[in-house]
Amino acid sequence: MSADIESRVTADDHQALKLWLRLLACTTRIEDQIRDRLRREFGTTLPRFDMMAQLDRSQDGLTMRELSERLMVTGGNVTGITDQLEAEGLVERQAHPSDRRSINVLLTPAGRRAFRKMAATHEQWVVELLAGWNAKEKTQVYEQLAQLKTHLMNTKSKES
Amino acid sequence: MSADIESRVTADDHQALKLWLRLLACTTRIEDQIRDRLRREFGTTLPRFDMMAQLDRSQDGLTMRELSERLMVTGGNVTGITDQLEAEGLVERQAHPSDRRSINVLLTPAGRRAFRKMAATHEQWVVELLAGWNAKEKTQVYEQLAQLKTHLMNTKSKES
DNA sequence: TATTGTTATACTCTATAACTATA
DNA sequence: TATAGTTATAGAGTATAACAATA
Repeated sequence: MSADIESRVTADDHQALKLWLRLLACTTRIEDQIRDRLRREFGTTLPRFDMMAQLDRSQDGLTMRELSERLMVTGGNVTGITDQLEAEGLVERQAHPSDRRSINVLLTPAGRRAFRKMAATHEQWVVELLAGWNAKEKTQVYEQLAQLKTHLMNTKSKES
Repeated sequence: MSADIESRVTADDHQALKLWLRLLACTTRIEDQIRDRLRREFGTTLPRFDMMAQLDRSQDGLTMRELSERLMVTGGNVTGITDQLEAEGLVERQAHPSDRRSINVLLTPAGRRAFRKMAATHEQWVVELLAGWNAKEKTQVYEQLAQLKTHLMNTKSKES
C-alpha cells in the first residue's frame, strides 16, 4: 500500500471518529434536555413517556410481551413501568380475551389526556432544540440518516 | 393566522419530531454497539474508556477536579472510576506538586499501552458503523452538526 | 414443553450531601 | 470560608434467572 492511500485511510478514520463524537454530543445534549424537562414539568421519565406513546398509538392496548418488544427492554422492566403508571391511574391491566396467560395494557382516559398534553409539549421542545436547522437542512439530514440507518440495520452485532 | 401557515407549522413540527426520532435511533444503535463491544472485547465500559482517553491526551495527568469537568460527571463518580482503573494498574494517583488537597491521576505505562490498543480498535468500529456514509456525506453531516451544536450551546436549560 | 408475566436480584451510571484535609 | 477529594446513599435504567400459570 502506498503512503498516499494509507494517509487517506487514516484521514478518513479520523473523520469518522470526529463525526461520531459530534453526533454523540448533539444527541446526548438533546436527550438530556428532554429527560430533564419531562422530569421537571411532568414528573415523568423517558421510558414511561415512551410506553405511553406506544399505548397511545394502539386503540386496543398491548400485551406486556408486545410492549417489551416495542420498547426493546426485557419483561421485568415492562412490569415495573406498568406498575408505576397503573398506580397513578394512567394505564390499566385487563384480562386478555383469548389467552389467559396474557395481559392487555391500555391507557385510561386520564392517561390518554395526560399523554396527549405531554406529547404536544414534547414536540415543541424538539422543534426548539432542532431549530439550528431550517426546513431544508432538516430534510437533508433526515434523508442522510435514512441511509445510515439502513447500513446499521445490516450491521450484525459482534458475536461473543 | 391563516390555515396555510398553520398547516405549514404543523408539518414542520412533525418534521422535527420524525428527524429527532431517527437521529436518536441511529445514535443509540451505534452507542449500544460500542458499549457492547467494549465490554466483550476489552472488559471495560464507556465511562472508563472516556476517562482513559482524557488522560491519554494529557502528558502530566489531570486532577480529579479536571477529570470531573471534562467528563461532565460529579466528583464521586470520578473517584469510583479512578478506584477501578487503579486497582487494575491502568492509572495511578500521585501527590499534586503545589496543592496538597489535589491529586494527580496519570495513566501508567501499561494503562497507556492498553488504551492505545483499545482506541485503535474503537476507531475501526466507528469507521465501520458510519460506513453508510461516504467521505463527502460524512463531511456534510459533520458541518450540519456544527450548526446544530452551536444552536444547542445557545439553548438555555429550562429553569425549574 | 414453550410462552406470558412477575418477582428477586444485581450491575452500571448518575446525583446529592456529609465529611476530612487543606488552602 | 472555600475548595479538593472521599464516602455513603439513593434512584434511574437495565439485564438475568427462577418461578407460577397457562397454552
